[in-house]
Amino acid sequence: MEQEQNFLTLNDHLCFSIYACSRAILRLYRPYLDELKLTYPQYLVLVVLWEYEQSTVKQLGELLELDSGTLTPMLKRMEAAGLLKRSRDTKDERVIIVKITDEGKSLQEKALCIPQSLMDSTGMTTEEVNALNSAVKKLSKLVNE
Amino acid sequence: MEQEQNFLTLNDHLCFSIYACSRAILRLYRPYLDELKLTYPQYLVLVVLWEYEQSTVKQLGELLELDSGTLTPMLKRMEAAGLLKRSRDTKDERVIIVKITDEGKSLQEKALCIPQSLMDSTGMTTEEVNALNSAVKKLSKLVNE
DNA sequence: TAAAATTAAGTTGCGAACAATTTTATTAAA
DNA sequence: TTTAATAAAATTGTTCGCAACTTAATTTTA
Repeated sequence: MEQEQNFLTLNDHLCFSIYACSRAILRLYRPYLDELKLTYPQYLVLVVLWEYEQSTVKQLGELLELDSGTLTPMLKRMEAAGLLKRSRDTKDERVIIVKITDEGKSLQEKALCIPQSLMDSTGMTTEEVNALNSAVKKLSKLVNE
Repeated sequence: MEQEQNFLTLNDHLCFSIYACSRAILRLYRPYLDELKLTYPQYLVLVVLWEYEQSTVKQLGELLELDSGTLTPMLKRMEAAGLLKRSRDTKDERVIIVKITDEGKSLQEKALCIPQSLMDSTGMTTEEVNALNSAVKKLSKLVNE
């Protein structure tokens, strides 16, 4: 008896939908990010720092699911741009404390248009966005074991 | 009267959920992709070529939403790995025809485990996967105008 | 048909993303 | 307390992803 292969086409691939959607949102955000001279992952670092004021490389890595190989050079660029300050924790010299500057804080209001552009572009209600957000988070959680 | 700011935290950001989920799926796929000596976007190129046998750089770009700046070097690496052949279209010398090799075809069955790993890891039914796939595609479509 | 516009790939340059490794600091164990 | 193990960042190297630009071929239009 023949084995049914069930090869998936590109459009059957949930992974591709998510990967393409992520990049589509970045394209939508780009003009707003350009205006603020930010990249998308830099914007995410600021979202964390607007909430917590300061953090460590390790904590940023846990929140954003990025490692020091990605964060270290990015944080150096953001420091050079005046958005944050990096300093050693005197209690534990292995740790780098990342603290937002006034200049970094000043971008928070200007950045409101970024997530708003996604709402505007999709016309989704807050409830619809939250429902999809929950579904995607649930998937992530399962994938992360 | 005060203006309510409603700054979003990281977890409220649908864009972040999708971006993080996309990378979580890549982490899940990595061991299977490593086994086949493929990167994720290379796998996607093969998914297209398994379906269509051959394509052009332009068509691959439309299907995968990638530009020639990404595709040209990637396709050259895949050609060097023996997975596909690149040749000029004699009818229009601007066009590059990308055709899968027998070696590239031989990976199709071995790659079945890749999308399967996502099903296994999430325990989602085909119906649940399809529903989420549709929701994400709908979002992408809206974002792409 | 000659010039202008358009199109398809390719090139260059930069910033992620991440694996693998190294460096330095702290903690645990012998 | 010296050594071993662990931990946090940093470094190195490869591959995307994409903006901006270039090259070469084709099509349009003047």
